[in-house]
Amino acid sequence: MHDDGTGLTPLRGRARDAIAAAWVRAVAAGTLPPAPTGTDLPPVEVERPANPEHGDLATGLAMKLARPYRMPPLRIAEALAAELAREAGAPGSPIASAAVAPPGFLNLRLSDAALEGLVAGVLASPGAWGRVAAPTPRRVNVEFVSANPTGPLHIGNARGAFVGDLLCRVLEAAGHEVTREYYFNDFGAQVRNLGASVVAIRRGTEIPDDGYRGAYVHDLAAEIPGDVWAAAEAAGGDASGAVAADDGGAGGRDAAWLVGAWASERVRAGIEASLATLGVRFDVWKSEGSLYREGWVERAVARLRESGHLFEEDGALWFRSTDYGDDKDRVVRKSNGDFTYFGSDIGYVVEKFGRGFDELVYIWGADHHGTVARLRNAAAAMGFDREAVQMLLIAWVRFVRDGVEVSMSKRAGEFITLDELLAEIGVDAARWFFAARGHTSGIDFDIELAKRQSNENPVYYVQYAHARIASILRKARDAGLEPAAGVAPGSLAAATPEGALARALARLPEVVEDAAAARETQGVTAFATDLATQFHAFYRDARVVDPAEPERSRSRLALVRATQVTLARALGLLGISAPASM
RNA sequence: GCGCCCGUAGCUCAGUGGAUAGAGCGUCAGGUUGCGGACCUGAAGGUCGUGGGUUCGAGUCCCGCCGGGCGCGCCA
Repeated sequence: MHDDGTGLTPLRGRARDAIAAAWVRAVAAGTLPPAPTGTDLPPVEVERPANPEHGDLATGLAMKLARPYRMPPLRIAEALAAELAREAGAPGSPIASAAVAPPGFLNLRLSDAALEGLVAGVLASPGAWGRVAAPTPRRVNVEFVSANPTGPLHIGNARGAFVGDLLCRVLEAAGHEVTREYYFNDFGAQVRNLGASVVAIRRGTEIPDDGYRGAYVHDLAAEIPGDVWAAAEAAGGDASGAVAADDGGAGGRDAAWLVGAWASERVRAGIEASLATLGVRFDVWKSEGSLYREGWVERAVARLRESGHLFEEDGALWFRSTDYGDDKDRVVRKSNGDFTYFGSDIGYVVEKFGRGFDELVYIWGADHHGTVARLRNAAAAMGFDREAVQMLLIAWVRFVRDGVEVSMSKRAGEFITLDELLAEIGVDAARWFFAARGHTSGIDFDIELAKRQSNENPVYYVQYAHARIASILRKARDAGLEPAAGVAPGSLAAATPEGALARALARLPEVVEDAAAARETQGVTAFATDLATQFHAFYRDARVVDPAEPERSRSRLALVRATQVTLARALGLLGISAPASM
């Protein structure tokens, strides 16, 4: 990674390159020995020291080289520092100085020119700031939510929706091509079950024991279009009795089936609308039925058979998942001829890779962890790269209202819908809440507490900084002052308010890289909070709009404007609005 | 029983093997005649569940134990 001339190249990457080059030169100069053969050498890693006195960037490379080189780490660090010092200050070098510190750290200072160039780059191309070029761009399919359309989304679905969308935004910013995908069951027993419930209500008969009961089911019953109902009545069928548990959707097209098909599509459209209010939109809505109609399941079965990992037993068709370390084999097609969910899933894998994706990401609830191994194993058995099939298991949110757990059951009709949650706490606060937490930790979400504390959500702190900057820029314009194209040379010294703010905002691309690599977004919220804090501190210490000092004002306005752009980009990564006033 | 995840400040949670473990909220004490007080400064508050191990270095990696969640169907 060398500077591309826009000024937007991540400084951390440039520093990494400079250290790697210094290493090569030190070997050439003889101050470091050639790499020992047969030893794995550590990669060059650069971090931001927690203590600013240690510099802007640091590497522990010398300590990691001590063993293979059989040299004291301080001596290695000194050899690297000497090479870095040789080119420090040269045009184009991001490094101003390098210092060693026990037990072997190599601490770096960024050059003024690199920081100044970066601020100018942000102002010149704000739309490109925060987008990084992936070393190997990938086409990624991210499948998430995928709740069956048998009822409205409830707040238990919220976390997956937000985590999935956040991941997509981060992957896109990191240079990957992302498709957002929603997979839904459109013909199985549950859809039929929904239909039976709606039919029962319409007829005034009793709802089946395992039917659906929420208010929305009654709404559906009242809204059945005339032609659908006429067809259902003509088809007949006993919809009041229990649906055969293992019917698997293979039953006839009776009233329950016909009404269920209509109702589930109606519910699906409602889900799509709810997700849109969250700022979550999907590129592809994929129905399970289409995987069969288009032959993908049969193709998957054929691939497994060719690879020799399929067998028949007790009249069923099995995938020998134990060949890949699973603890048991898995049924693909039941003895009654119906495929299992697993059968649909492997067909879907073939279909997705057929569309040219490099990676398939699944965002599942934690209760699905038992199905991870079998699907990855099947992908491997079908000749795909097991590593290209990845599952993110989202830990449960335990919803609580004033200390009492709120149960979520679609069939019992007991749940808080997503729409209700958002009406209570707002999309921006909800997005921040989930973005700031790792997806593997369980969360207690007290709705009353969230309502009470929504004004104290850090999201408003960040938005406030953005709005405050907008106000400053308005005030400056009224005073006849516009931001300069960049900051004044020499104005970003480390110990100054300007220097601290510039160093904070410069991290954005690194934050994007790290978030995409880790598939986590907490780094983005932490970054946004830190940048807002740095801005408020700067605002306290440095007067921005001062008609008596127009040049200094224009320089500071440039830095403030770059900060605003960075805050807006970070909020955009989170799908959160960046208001000009609030 | 086996498998996966979790255990960090009073609460909710961060913490790519690095230097003195952080943030928000809560508690306590302060600050603005200069551009938005939804702001700022400071204080108190921690055996990182526990015991070993690896490492120059462990909240982070490995093993055991304790506690909690989830899963272990020809269900969906």
